[in-house]
Amino acid sequence: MRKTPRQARSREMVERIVTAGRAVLIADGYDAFSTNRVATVAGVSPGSLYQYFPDKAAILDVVIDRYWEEVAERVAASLADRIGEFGPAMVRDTADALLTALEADRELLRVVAEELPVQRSRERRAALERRVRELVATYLAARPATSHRPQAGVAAWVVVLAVEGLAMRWVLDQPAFVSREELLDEMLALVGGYLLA
Amino acid sequence: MRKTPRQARSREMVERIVTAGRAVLIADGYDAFSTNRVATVAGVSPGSLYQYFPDKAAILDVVIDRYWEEVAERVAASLADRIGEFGPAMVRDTADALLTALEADRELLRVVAEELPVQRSRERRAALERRVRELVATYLAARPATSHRPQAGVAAWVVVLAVEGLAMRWVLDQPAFVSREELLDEMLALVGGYLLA
DNA sequence: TCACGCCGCGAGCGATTGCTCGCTTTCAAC
DNA sequence: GTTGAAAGCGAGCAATCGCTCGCGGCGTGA
Repeated sequence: MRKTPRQARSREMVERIVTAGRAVLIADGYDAFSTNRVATVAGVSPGSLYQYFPDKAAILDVVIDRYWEEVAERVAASLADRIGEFGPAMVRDTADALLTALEADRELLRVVAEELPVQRSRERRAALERRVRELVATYLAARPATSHRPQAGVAAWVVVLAVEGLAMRWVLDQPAFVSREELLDEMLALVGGYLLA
Repeated sequence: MRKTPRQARSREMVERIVTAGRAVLIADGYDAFSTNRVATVAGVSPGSLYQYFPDKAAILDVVIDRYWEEVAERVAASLADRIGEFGPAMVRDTADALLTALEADRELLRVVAEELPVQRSRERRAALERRVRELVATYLAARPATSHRPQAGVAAWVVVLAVEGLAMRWVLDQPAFVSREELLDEMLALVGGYLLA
């Protein structure tokens, strides 16, 4: 950030710019994400925009950061709530939380996952994965009975990646032959079968 | 294609352009993928380039199509060879073939998977997935003993997605805590445990 | 109320990019 | 050898985009 907004109106302006950035991404895709367009949609002049954002990427960063932060928050909260629980119910609930979080902003997920030059988005998403992976790894290490896999870290990597991949693709592609409940059943079978194999 | 090259030299030129496009993508990333740059690297004038390619995207399409076609060819071939076989060995061999195919051009995979506005790439990758998924589905349907999952189509979707996701991420991220052999073991446990859960 | 600093404006600069067009060179059929 | 088509060239057009800068309006403390 080039300058911190001090008065109320400038704080609102920064907010409007971020919202407009998100709107442009959803409505017209990344190609249309030009600084002038974002400024127009925000009802703001390009000059004003550049008083608070050093460059175009900075706007994008805020939009992306907010998105993944929201998803991470929901999943981590659900996982943390159930860290004392045991077995299949916990897996199902967490997967459900992830699905819900991804479904909440499907249009933005589409742009973020399929259209963006994802350097920045990757970092954020990797952070989310690491966060969840560590929770899963400590959980597995603490309860050997839940897993026959020798290395908790590796098992956590596999589980998180598989579940995340399935969730994202299901939300984005909406395959007609798998309902939401079926998907959760399949995830449960996948994770359970793997850990106890 | 705007015009079909008739003489040998023009066919060579088209070839040089595609090769240059791939080289630019790998060396400098998608941002540097400008028509003038590709033409320069190919040792060709922009005008010549536009005699055979209608626009910039067309060059990119050929590069991407060739890449996924190569991967699909290898995996499908390996799978088709082992369609008569049975059980774990087949899974392992196919996953191995996928890994090898992805490793063969890791730099291009990185650009294609992480940096490209992937509309076109997605279609191609989806085609590869569909191809493999159908092979897996018919295999599962024909041999009920290998799977306790009630719906072969759903099971194929889950298996292909999970294995592909793990393979891509492993090749791209090269996580230090999972060796290639370990990865194949984990994939086997994942698929085997799921199908027989 | 005055004055200073925060705020906001928007025309437009400088650079880049995708692509064209008029021209020359090379090839192949007769 | 002649000729017409195919191939190739490259300066540069038109448009876009990220970003700046000089100027005026507004809020706030004294």
